[in-house]
Amino acid sequence: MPELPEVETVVRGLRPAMERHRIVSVRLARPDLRFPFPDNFSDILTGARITSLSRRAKYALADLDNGWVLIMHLGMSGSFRVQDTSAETQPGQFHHERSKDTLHDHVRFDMETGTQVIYNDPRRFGYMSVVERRALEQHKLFSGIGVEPLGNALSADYLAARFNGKQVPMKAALLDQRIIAGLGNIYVCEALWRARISPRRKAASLVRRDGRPTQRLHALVDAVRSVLGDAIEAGGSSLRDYVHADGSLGYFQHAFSVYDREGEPCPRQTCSGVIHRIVQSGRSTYYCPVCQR
DNA sequence: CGCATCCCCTGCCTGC
DNA sequence: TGCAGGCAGGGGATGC
Repeated sequence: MPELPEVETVVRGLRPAMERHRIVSVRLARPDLRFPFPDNFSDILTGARITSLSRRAKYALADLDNGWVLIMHLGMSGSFRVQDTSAETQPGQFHHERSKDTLHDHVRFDMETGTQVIYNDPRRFGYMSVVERRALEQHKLFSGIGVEPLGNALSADYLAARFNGKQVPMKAALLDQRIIAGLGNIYVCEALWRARISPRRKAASLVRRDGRPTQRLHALVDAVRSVLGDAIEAGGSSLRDYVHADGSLGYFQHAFSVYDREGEPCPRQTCSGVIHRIVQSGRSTYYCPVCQR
């Protein structure tokens, strides 16, 4: 599920349970997710206080008071839920009484408050690690990563420099985390629709011969920002009931304009097109061939 | 180097 | 109702 807006919403949802609180123990149901947990994982986390939770690209980061950072990536199917131990839940519940919902609980953080933060991930494409704060930017996961799409570093000039000469389709260029970090399949489709740009167009075609951005590239930057901003807003507005009755985090309803709407009419008022689905780099792209050129 | 393809894993939906 | 096949919002590894 999670792209940047979902991770941002997860981080906000986890703050009350984790920020400023100490982790008293960590339980791992298995030695790995996508990658093995590092050997020192539990040692670093046990007894540490989380000073702040933040997001970088699609990573959730927990700064610890011992100088380390907990890195969490939710992959395709990762989610968190928060639950109190006081009520019906038994302390040992993590390792037995596995229902359909708890089958893929892989990590449990026990907070000093008595709250449990549980990571569930059926497909196990997510992963966690720990790194010293001062080494974070040099860490393999972050050293080659692109700009934050909602930060000042994303501009038409920046994209013109990165797209210049690129023969890949727009879809692939926007999914490339080395250029912009945090966009995923859904929001790339949505941003291209808003900017009226075909996902099949070559990235370089939005750069002028003198290397300056075209008007359409300016429009694309605006579209990326607005699509993500709207999605975060939708997540935020659902945040008040964001921790559901079962404590689950991470999902909120958001209407998409083209994603998963193959065969439906293009929602643009003045457009008579129909949404098409094509496959690009092995993944579904949805777009309107009439208004996206 | 850039780019395409395959792969990791489980669950869910479709069609036969 | 069972079962095969396709698909899923992540990205890493490999080979050209």
